[in-house]
Amino acid sequence: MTDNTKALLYKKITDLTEMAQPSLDKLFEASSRRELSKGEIILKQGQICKNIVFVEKGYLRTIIDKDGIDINTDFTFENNFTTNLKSLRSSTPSDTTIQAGEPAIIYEFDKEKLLKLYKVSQEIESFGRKLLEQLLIAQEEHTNLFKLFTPTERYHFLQTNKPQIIQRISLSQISSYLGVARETLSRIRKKG
Amino acid sequence: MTDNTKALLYKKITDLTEMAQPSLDKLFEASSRRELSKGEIILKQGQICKNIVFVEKGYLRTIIDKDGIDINTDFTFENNFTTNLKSLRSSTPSDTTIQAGEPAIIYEFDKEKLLKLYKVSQEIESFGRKLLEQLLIAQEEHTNLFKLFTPTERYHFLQTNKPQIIQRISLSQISSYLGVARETLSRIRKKG
DNA sequence: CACTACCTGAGACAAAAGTCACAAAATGCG
DNA sequence: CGCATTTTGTGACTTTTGTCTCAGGTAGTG
Repeated sequence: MTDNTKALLYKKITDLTEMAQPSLDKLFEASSRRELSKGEIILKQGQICKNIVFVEKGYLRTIIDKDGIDINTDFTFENNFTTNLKSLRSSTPSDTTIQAGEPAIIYEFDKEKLLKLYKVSQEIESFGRKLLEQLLIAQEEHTNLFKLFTPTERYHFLQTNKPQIIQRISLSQISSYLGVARETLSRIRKKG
Repeated sequence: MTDNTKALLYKKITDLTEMAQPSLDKLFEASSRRELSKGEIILKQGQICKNIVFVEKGYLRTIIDKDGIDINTDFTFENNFTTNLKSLRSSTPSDTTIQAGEPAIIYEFDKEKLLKLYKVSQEIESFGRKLLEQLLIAQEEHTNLFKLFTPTERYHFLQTNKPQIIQRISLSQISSYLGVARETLSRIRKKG
């Protein structure tokens, strides 16, 4: 497990929690590398989610089909994890689809393998807990965007706090992520 | 630990994860019971959050001060946990205030004690992880409310999925929770 | 019961956002 | 490069929501 391509993943894990080499090795063994072409789907609405995904390169979009149109609920860039936790946890059909927004390289962590590792290794379960903490904090922040800010303020928030979204995602997709019509976001952008 | 008043808490924990009696005892020892009068504050914006709270009776409201007015970001009813995870985790000033919306009985779990228990007991760390999973799933659902639904639809969602909020929370407070003006929610309610 | 503080309902108007239609620009591909 | 496809910008109009204001209602308190 001295795979150079896992550099980001390695750093992510060790930044999150202290972990001795044997646990690290086990954790890496639960994952498998995968290359995605643009638009490729790794989880389809209705399917049961079976893994947690780390993005090494490119980005993933999480979308919900609402009356035939795609609503972007999340974007996962390099050096971040994503999944559909609800589906993963309870083995129920996913209400989201996850697909590559660009050609991407990801590592998929198999749920069953992870659950076994949680039982065997305290360090790995600790990693799981801390990862969830991080995801939950990000999610809370995102929810509050909608309660505290107007659409214009939300866009400006992205500009200063999530520049990657502005730079790499199309206006149409950002608009559904912000919960406004495409035209509205176009006008917001025009004003500055 | 055969304290009858902890009945809900006991059930909550054992529903979430299997836990042998010694771990349960340790976990209970990390908590302390507290009675709150209506309006009493347990975490103030700017303070550092030091515990996770379980609501045994009554409810808590989580609020953010935005330009001098209170925005309700969350309500925690009986049989649920809450905290400000961001502040708890990184010992930074909380951006939220948590106060009792009714006379309440809560159990506060001390952060430092919990962290120690996590290291000692795999069962307790597992409980922590599963609790976070549950909180994250709820949070995701809540965020999607704003991306997928109009204000009217959001209110109807609460009616069918979170009736407690409709029944126990005032219209003014629900309105900021849904990100709309008080008058708008009043009109929505009027239409049915 | 009377007083206060708070909450809700309602009207009038202003502001913002959504919708529809179409033009312009950018992108991808042979 | 030229063509087709997708994305973005813009205007006109409709609908929704916000803001301001005030009246009526409710709950709690002494």
